[in-house]
Amino acid sequence: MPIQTIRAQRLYRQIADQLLALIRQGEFPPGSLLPPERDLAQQLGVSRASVREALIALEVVGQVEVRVGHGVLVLERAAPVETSVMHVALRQEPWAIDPEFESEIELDLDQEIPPFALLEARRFIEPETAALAALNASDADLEAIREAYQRNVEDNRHGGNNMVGDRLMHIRIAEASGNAAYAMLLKHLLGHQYGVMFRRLQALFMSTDMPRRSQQDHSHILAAIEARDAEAARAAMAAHLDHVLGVFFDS
Amino acid sequence: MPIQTIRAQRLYRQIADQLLALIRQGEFPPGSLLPPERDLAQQLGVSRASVREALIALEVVGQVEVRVGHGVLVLERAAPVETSVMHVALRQEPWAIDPEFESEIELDLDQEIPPFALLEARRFIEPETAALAALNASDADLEAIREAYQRNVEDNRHGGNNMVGDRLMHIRIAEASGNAAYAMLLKHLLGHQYGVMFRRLQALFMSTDMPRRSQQDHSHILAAIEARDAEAARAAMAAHLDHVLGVFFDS
DNA sequence: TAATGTCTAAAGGCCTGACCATTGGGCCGA
DNA sequence: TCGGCCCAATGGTCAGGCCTTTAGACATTA
Repeated sequence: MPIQTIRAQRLYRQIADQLLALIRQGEFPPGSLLPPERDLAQQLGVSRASVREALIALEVVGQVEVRVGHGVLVLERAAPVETSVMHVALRQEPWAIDPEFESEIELDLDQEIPPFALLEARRFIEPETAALAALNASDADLEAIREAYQRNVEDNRHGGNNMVGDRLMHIRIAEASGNAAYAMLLKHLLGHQYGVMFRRLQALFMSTDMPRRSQQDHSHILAAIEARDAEAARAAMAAHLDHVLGVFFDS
Repeated sequence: MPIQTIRAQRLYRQIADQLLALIRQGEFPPGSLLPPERDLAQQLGVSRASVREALIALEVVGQVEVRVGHGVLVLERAAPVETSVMHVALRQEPWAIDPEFESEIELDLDQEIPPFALLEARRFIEPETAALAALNASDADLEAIREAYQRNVEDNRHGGNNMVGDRLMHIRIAEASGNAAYAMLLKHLLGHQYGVMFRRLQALFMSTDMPRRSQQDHSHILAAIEARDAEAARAAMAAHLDHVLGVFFDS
């Protein structure tokens, strides 16, 4: 077990945390006034200056409002503040917090990802999204999935090879999971799925009966989700992606 | 014209605003140190206490990082459109290859994803990436993960709250999984994790010992990966994210 | 020579005590 | 009743002091 580094917490942080805890556990409900700075200082056994620093921290995050000559008002919930200081906070660039950081992480998201890696990731994630969709899909979600499935059927009937219906269905299922993050991830995975390498592979399987097999799989998935059977949906999606993996990489 | 309410801006805000302006116009570029508190106080004609209050405000919003015995470090913030590679990448729509396709799918990648959804997705994916990393990490990968861990330790030592080391470690682990798709997904998840809502939650709920707990978790994960113990790595990562979820959403 | 230990200036962390400015309620007189 | 005044309470700011940590210069040692 590695030794733990000592972390000398700055006082204002500790005070702010403690006040926050007290507020959250109802000791100082929103709308009420905190004790006077002087009292807080004495009760906490710190100087008034430190208490003030803590209060300013709480004020910046919008947890508290300081009223001169009156007291410190506890606010309902952190509300966006319009001061110039806060503006910066709201406009911040998630990744560009530290200049060193940019150079340390390979940010090129457009690098080509090997088809197998993409499918493997989908094989891991999508059974989960399907199961979640079975549990959480709204009626509108179900309708959207059905519509995508119909599109997929149409595509096949016309011999279309653009995979629009296919991709749409997978994305709709992810959206129906109730977790927006999964939907985003799926979009990225599918978006990357059409790089050069993937298209080359695609040419190979087009001669097979893959599209029909796929459609069959899709119908099973759809049925499981409509039946609200999470485990069946998970299994059906897993089987589907196993089929795809099998066609592409044989083995 | 309505009457102008005259509000004597509190001093720390004026100071913070002025410092912010100076940083913006390149007087104190990111990566540099602000003048010593005592000098600032003298130059601005205010007391050191007020300067300290302003610096704490800037620190809370992540504009600077105070390093004891060293100085006040200016961090990179708010360069919304110009510089960040990541920024551009996030605004691209990977799957917009087919114009027909584009109109049919909700393309808004930049929609804010609820913090809980992001963490939940990470909770599902990252144990897997950790397990894969334990199996597949090259020596170079291991070294990269160790380096990120060290960075995390450093961050904590300085009391920094930018989470750079933390994020770096999670990404490095995903990269070490041997599957580029996972690495890409992690980058997107973490990239989204610092939207407005998340920052707010973080400010409100992150207790002082959270970074420390996190670091402990990280050390366990690192140890498991180094030991090539996939199951231990999976469990350690799961436990870590459970802790994070607990801190943010339990109470 | 290279690692290790020591010293020290500079920087931030925190405290004390004082005084100023604003607020809001109570008192008093017209 | 009502307007004005007073004043205690509370936040705002300042000045100065002492302590701890940091990081580099310097000295020591293997």
